Amino acid sequence: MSKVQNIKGMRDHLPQAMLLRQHILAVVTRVAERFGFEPLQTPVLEYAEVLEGKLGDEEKLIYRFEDQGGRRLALRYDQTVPLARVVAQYSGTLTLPWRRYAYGPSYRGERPARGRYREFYQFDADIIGSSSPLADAEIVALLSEALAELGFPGFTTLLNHRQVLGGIARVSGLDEQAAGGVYRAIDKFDKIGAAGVREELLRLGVSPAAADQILLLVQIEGEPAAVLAELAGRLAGDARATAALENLRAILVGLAAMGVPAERYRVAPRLARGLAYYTGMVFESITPHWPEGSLLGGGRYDELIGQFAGRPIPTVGLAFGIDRLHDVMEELGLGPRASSPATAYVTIFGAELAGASLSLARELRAAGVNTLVSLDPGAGLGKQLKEADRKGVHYALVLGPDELARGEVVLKDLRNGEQRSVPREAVLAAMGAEG
RNA sequence: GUGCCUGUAGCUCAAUGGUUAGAGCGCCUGACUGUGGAUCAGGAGGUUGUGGGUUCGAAACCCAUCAGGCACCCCA
Repeated sequence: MSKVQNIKGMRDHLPQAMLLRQHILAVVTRVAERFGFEPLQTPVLEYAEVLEGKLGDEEKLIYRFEDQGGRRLALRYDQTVPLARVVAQYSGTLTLPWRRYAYGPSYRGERPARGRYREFYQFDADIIGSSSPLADAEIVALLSEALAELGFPGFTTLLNHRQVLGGIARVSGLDEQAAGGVYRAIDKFDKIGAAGVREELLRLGVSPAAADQILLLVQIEGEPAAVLAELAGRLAGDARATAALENLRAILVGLAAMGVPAERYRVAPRLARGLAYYTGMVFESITPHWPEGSLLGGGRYDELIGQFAGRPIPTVGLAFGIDRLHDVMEELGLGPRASSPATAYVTIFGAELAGASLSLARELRAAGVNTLVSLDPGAGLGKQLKEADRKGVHYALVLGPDELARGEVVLKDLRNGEQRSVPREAVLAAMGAEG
C-alpha cells in the first residue's frame, strides 16, 4: 500500500460531519433517557462463537480473525447479539424488564454504497424481558419523538407483525419452509411493484393463484383499524395470525394513549424485514425524501436474547442508523451545519492587548460560551474576522485601545454584520439577548 | 461475493490518440478602513487514483489493482 487512505467502506468523520453526528446522538440519547432507558456499552470485539449461529446466512458478512494468542475473534455485526450475551452473563444483577440503550460502531463486510458502510454507527434501544404490547408501543413512541425532534419532515413508521405475514403465507397454501423467500419478495414491494413481486413469487415456485392471493392481502391499505379489520376477516381461519392482529390492535391502543400522532404510523402488511430473528411486531420508518431505504427499523424478537440464558426472554427494540440519518439530514439541510462548536471569537488587537482579550475569552468560557480566540495578535483584524467567519461563529468581539479605555467591547454579529460597542460587563447579556 | 458505470487542482467539471492538461468556485497575497462576506489585481496548487501494457506519441485504448456509485444480496 503506497497511497495513504482509509479502509474501503470505512469513513473519517471531519468536524462538520461530527458536529451533525453528535447532534443526532444527543437528541436520540435525550429522548431515550426521557423514557428511562439506561446506557450500556460493550466491546466491539467478541469471541467469534458468540456471534456465530445467530444470523443465518448473513454470517459471511462477519469480520473474523485470530489474535496473537490464536483466539478466534469477530467484530460485532450489530449490538443485539452482544446484548443477549450481557443479559445472560449478568442475569443475577439485572432486573427485568430492562430498558437499555447503546451507541457505537458495528461492522459488516458488505459492498459499500450510499447510506451503507462497512463500519457504521447504531443507536439501539431495547426493552428486555417484557412481552407487553405497551413495550412495543413505547419503542415506536420513542422513535417518533426522536425523529420529530431531529426535524424529519413527513416521516412514517410502517408496522406489521411476523405472524400476519405467516398467516398470509399459510392462507395462500404455503408451508413454513417457503416463507423466508416469500417474505423477502414481499419486502421488495415498494421497490419493484406488484408485478415484480408476482414474478418473484412465481420464480420461487408459488402457484399463480397463491401469488395473487398474497398480493391482494399485502396491498391492503388505509386507516390502521380498517386494515386490521380487513386482515382479520381474510385471515380468520389462521389462529396465529388472528392473535397477531389482536396484538397489533393492542399496540395501536398503546400508541394512541402515549400521544403518538396518528399520521406518524400505519399498518403495512407488506413490510417484512429480512432479519430472521424477528418473531412479533416489525417496523420501519421511512421518509419520502429518502426513497433508497429506511431510516431505522426494528421489531420484537422473543427468542434471540434468551439463547445464551437458556430461557426465553421476550424483547422488543430498534436501531437508529446514525450514518443513514446523517446522510439524509445532510441532504435535506437539517441540523447544524457549522464547522466549529464555538459561538464566539475574540480577536486580539495587538500583542500588548493580548492579555485583555484572553481574560475576556476566559470570562466568556466561564459563563459557558464556547469561545475561540485568535492565536496571531499580529494578523490584523481583517484576517482574524475572516477566520471567525469561516468557522461559522455567531459573534466576533473586538477589544482595541479605544474600547479598553472606555471599558467596552465591540460585539459584532457575523450573521447580519451589525456591530455595537457595549459595556464589558454587559457583553454576555447582549449576546444572550440576540440569541 | 457477482455484474455494470465512474476516478483529471481542495470541490464541481472540461480537454478527436498529437505543443507546456484548462475553467468556475474555493484557497493564499495585496488594494479599502481598527472589520469577515462584495469588487478589483496578482499568486499558489496536478506523477490525470495506482502499477503494467499497446503506440512515434496515452488523461483518453487494453490488463490488473485500489477507491466511489448503481443493480443483485442484504440491511442501519
